[in-house]
Amino acid sequence: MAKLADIARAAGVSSAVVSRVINEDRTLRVSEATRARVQKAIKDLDYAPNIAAQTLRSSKSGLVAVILHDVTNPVYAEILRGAQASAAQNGKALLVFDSATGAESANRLAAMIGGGALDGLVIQGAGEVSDLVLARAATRKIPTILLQADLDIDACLISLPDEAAADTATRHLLDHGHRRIGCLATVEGMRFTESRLAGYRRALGDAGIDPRDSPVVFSAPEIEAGTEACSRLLGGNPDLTAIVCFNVLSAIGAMKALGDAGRQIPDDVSIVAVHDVPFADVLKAPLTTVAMPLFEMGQKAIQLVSDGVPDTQLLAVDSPPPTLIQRRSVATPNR
Amino acid sequence: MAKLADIARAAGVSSAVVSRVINEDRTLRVSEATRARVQKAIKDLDYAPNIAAQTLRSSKSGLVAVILHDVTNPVYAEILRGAQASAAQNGKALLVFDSATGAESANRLAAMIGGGALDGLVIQGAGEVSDLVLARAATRKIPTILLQADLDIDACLISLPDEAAADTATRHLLDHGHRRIGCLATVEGMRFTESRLAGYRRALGDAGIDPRDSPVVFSAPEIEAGTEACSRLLGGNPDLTAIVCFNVLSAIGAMKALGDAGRQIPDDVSIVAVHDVPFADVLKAPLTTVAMPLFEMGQKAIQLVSDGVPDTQLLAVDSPPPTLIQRRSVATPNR
DNA sequence: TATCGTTGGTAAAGCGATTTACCAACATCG
DNA sequence: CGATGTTGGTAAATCGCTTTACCAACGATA
Repeated sequence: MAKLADIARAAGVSSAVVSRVINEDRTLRVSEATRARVQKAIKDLDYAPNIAAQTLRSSKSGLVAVILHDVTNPVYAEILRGAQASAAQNGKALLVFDSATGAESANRLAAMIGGGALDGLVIQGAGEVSDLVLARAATRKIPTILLQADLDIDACLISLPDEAAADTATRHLLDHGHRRIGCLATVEGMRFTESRLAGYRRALGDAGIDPRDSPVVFSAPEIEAGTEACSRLLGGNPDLTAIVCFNVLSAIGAMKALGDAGRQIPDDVSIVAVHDVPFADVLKAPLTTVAMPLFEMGQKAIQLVSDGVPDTQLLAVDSPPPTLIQRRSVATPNR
Repeated sequence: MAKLADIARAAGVSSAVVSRVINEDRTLRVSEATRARVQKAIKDLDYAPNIAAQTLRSSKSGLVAVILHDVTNPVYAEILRGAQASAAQNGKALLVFDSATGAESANRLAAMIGGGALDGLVIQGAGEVSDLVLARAATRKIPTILLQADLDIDACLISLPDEAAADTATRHLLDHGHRRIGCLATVEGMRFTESRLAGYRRALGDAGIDPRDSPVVFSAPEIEAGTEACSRLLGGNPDLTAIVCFNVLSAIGAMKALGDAGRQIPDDVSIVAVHDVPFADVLKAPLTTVAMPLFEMGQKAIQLVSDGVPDTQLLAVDSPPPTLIQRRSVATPNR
């Protein structure tokens, strides 16, 4: 394949000039005439700079790794979409890793980080990220962004309007007259879980309900886990008339559990879930959700690694704000 | 960061020896004593080879780009999961591009291909891939695998057991006594659409039904497109008692259309869809599907670019075979 | 006229790993 | 004893691009 030196020869200039033309270094001088000659040579020979050489020289690879808990999960996929969009604009490409894939994958990633192949690292997921990866990222000072995953490392954390979302969801149920509202939360101890819990409790408190009387169970953001957790919730509290789910997937799992228990949605139990999905209105009970700025979170993450991670350790993506999307999983309680 | 020369110095050997130790070149001679010294130095300095330098030298980057039509689509995401698994085992990392993301993204990809940064290219999607990308991949002789996307280029194409899947789906409806079975197909003219159509028609023919009497409409594999196409299908053929959908997402769209038209599933109209999704049984009507080896297709694709693309132009992933998953979207026709 | 700034360009030193060619030292063998 | 391998190791040339340092030519300025 044609290399820079070939272009230089074809255009009758030195390679330095070609480099300047390519990188559009406007501060450095190259006459219009030669610039045109060089550009013609580039076109003629279908030249493209060797990425490895550029990376070696500049220590900028244009690569950002994104670690997702599970690509198949539509909620996370939406984050990825946002990241894609932003990456395209910033001239970056995205390396995608599934944190569930296992050790080989983690080793490969660690090798890339150690080998200076990454301009940044975006981590989403609840914490099953290889220590080697984290350690390497820290020592090599790779700009790292955490998406909700509050790992205990020194990196910038982007959060969603978690409290507001849970508040909105809970308040919606309250407005329909519900008083016995259970909570199907996300993983216990995580920062965003705590925030949502705070929103849930605030809404309850404002309605004059003692949050301590309202049951909470925790669940991984997956369908099966949601089913299991919801059974637990129902088992201990058969008189609930409504459930706030902190994740759509666990809400979907909850729908199964409710079905198995012979409870109708929304007639027997109402449900509101955080995060929207495209197929929400074709579910067994068209699901009322609170949409979150996931796309924007993905965008922001790439933006940050591109522009340089700020000193601020905690950042929030709160636009657009969490918005309630009413479908038909909420009704007035009949008990 | 530590580089190879640093290790060499620390271990008191030349850099060539270090390189041999790292690459475990068993044919070349290095005494156990020095090998140990070198390995200790590597550990002590937390050394990792610079990827860019390796790539520059060897012209092997360990990177494979995967172009998906839309990451958010759970069907494609499943392919990605398979690719991930295989990539991890073959020491490769995956660059993921959304073909819907636009021109900047395509240009970036083209630059990477031209710049020798890719060991392979896997393309899924119906054809909206930049010509520049395709042209570059061809001239640079990048191993390219097509996943159903039958672009008109010289590359290896992997297909699914399309005919069998459509046959299975159709036969299931036939077995329940349906005779007026419409088809909500995928994009017209694509090879895999034709194969599925062949399966659909074969099953019909075997049951003594003239396929020409059975209506077919085409649709992109997306929810909205499915809704629109299904309305068309219904509009022209109000007496249909069942529909075979060539894609779950269009099937979900169809469920909306059916709902809007006041038809109950499965009481008024039965549905079977190709491809399974995790939330199929919590849909308005628990959806009977034919699961396809999508994960395996993703795996195979990476396997092929790793091991070298075979001369064979057409490959099929047919294990596990398409399997019918019965839920409750199919009933005996009542008319 | 001597000096200075500007314009347009060149040569060459890296970036870090791999690999080829080469070389001591030492054992083996006829 | 001289030829012939084998073992364990070194030096240096790449891979292709960027960037620093340097230079010639030319007009402007004092």
